[in-house]
Amino acid sequence: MRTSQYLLGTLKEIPADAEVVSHQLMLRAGMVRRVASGLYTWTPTGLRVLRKVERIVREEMNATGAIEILMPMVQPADLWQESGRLDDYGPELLRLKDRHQRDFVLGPTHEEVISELVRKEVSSYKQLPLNLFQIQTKFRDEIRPRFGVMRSREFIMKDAYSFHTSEACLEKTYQAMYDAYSRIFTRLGLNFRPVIADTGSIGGSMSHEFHVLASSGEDDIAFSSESDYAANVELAEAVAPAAERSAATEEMVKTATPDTKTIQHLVEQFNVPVEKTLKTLIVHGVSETDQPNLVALVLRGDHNLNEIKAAKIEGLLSPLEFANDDEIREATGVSPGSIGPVGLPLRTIVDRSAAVVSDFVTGANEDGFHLFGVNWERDVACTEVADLRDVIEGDLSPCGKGTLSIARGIEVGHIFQLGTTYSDAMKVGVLNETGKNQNLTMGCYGIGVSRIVAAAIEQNHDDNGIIWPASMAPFDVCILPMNMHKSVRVKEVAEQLYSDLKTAGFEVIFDDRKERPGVMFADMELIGIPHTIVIGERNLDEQAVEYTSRSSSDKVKMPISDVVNYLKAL
RNA sequence: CGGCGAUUAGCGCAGUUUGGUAGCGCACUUGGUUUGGGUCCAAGGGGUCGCAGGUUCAAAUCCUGCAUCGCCGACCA
Repeated sequence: MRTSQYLLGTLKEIPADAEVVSHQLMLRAGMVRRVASGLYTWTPTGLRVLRKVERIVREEMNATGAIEILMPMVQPADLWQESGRLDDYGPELLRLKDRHQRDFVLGPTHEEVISELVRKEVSSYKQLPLNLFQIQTKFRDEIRPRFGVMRSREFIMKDAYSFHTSEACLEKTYQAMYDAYSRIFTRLGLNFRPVIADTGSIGGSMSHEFHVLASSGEDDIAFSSESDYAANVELAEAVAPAAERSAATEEMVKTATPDTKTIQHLVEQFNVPVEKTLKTLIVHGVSETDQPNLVALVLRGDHNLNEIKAAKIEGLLSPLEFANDDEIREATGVSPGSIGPVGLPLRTIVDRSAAVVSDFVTGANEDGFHLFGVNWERDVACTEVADLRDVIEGDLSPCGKGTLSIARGIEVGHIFQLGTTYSDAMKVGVLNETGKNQNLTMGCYGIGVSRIVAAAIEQNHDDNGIIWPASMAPFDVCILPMNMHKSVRVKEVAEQLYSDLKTAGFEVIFDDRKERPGVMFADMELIGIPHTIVIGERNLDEQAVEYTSRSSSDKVKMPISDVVNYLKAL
C-alpha cells in the first residue's frame, strides 16, 4: 500500500473528548471515526487490525471443531417473548417495528435465534454435540457509551453456542473453549488472565471471564499471591476471618454525634479506628404486599457492600434495591446516618468480617446519636451472618493459599455453562438413546472482537503511539524513503524493496508522500508498524539501508539485499 | 433517569460579562525555502456562530423552548 493512495487520517492534536489512551490513539492513528454516540466507522487502518483479530479468533474456533454461521442482527421480538427476555432485558435491548408494525429487536446476543435454529435443524442425539459460532455486529443500547470502541453501542463480537445431551459433554466443550481462548489471547500478544466470574442475568452454573490487564479496565480482578486463583471482585469470596471475636472490654455508651452522618466523619471526629465502626445499609427484601419489606445489612465501615452477593441472599430483591430515605424513616423512625443494628426492628444480616468485631461503634437508631463500645450477643443478637462485602487487597484467598491482590481488567472474553435455561424456555430438545425427548444442555462463549483492539492498545503504547503485537499490526513493515522526490537512487531502491517485500508475503506500507522525514517517522510510529526500513542517500553509497523496530530502539544497518531475509527471520 | 457543563471553519479553541465588520492555532490549497525526527516565509480557500422563536435600529452575544454531545452519579452484559 502506498500512503499516497491510502486514507491515512492521522491527527497531530489529541481529540478533546477521548479520555483513555486507546481511544485517543485510535482517533489519532486514523483507525476509527465517531458517527454518533457509541457508533464508529472503522477506517482502513482500524479495519485491517480488526480483520487480523477476527482471523485469529476464527482460526482457533475452527481448530476446536466449532462451525461458523451468520445470524441476522435484526431479530423477531416473538423469539425474545418466548425466552422471557423481551421483558427482562430492559432498555439495553433496542426495539423497533417494521413497515407492517411487526416487532423486532436489534440483537445484543443470539441465544434466541440459535435456539430457534437448533430446535428446527437438530432432532437426534446423534447430531450432537454441536458448537456453532459467528463473528457479527451486536447492538446494546448502553446508557453511557464511553472509551471509544471499548464500550460502544454497536460492536463486533464472536459468539459461540454449544448443545449437548449431558453435563459431562458440555464440560468438555467448555474446557475446549477455555483452552482456545487462552490460545487466542496468547497469539494476540496480550497480557491476560482467566478469572472466575458471575453468571449474571444470563444464568447458568459455571463461568469464566478473560481479562486483559490494564489500569483503564472497568472491572476489578482479585488474584491470589500463591496460586492460580483469580476471580472478578463481583464474585470473589471474602472468607470468614480465622480469628474468634475478642471479648468485650467496654461498656455500651450512647453518645451525641450531631452532624455525623458518615463513617469518615465518625472516624475523624471521635478518633475511632475505622475497623471498629459498623455501618448499616437498608435494602429491599422480597415483599408479598404493597408495603416495602426492608432488610438491614451490617458491614465494617471500611468495607464495601457487594451488591451481587447480597442479591443472591434468600429473601432479598434481585437486583438489589436500596431503600430511600423516606422508606427508612418510615420503618425505623431514624434517618440514614444514625442507623445501627441495636434494637433495629428489621431482619438484620451481618457480614462475616463485621460479625467478629468487638467494642464497635455504630448508629444508635436515634437521630444524632451513636453507640460506642457495642458488642455482639451482649448488646445485640447476631443471628444471620453472610459474605456481603467486596474483597480487598490483602484478604485471605478463598483458595486457601496466599492473599489477594486486586488489579483492573478489561473483559474481552466470557464463557458460560448455561445448562437448560434457554432450551427449557424455548423447547430445544432431541430424542435421546431411549427415544425420549430431552432438552439440550447449552454453553455460550463470547469474545469482544472490537474491544480487543482497544484493549491491545491500552497494553501496548508509548508516548509516540501504538506498538502493535506482530499478530495485530495493520502492516508488517513500512518503507520510509528519505527525500525520494530529490533522489533517483532512493526512489529506485524504495520501489524495488516495496516490490520484493510484497512478493515475499509481507504487508507493506510504502510512504511515498512528499513529506519531510520527521512527518513520516511520526506517522508510522503513531500507527505502530512493527518494522521500518529507512532508505536514505546517507547509506546508499554502501548499498545499505537502516532497519528499526517499533518495540525496541534497535537500529540495524544492513545491505539492501539482506532486508527480505532479515525480516523473515524476525 | 438525576446533577453539571458544552455546542463558533475539518480538529482544538477565543470572542458572550458590557449587543455594533467572524477571530486564533492546527489541518487544507498555491508559491518559495528546507530535507534523517511533526521546517520556515508568503499568499489563499473554508462559517446559516446547534435548531426554532422572541427582544432590539442592530444578536455569536440578551430572553424562552428544543436538540445534540460530554463529564459525574445511579443503572447495567
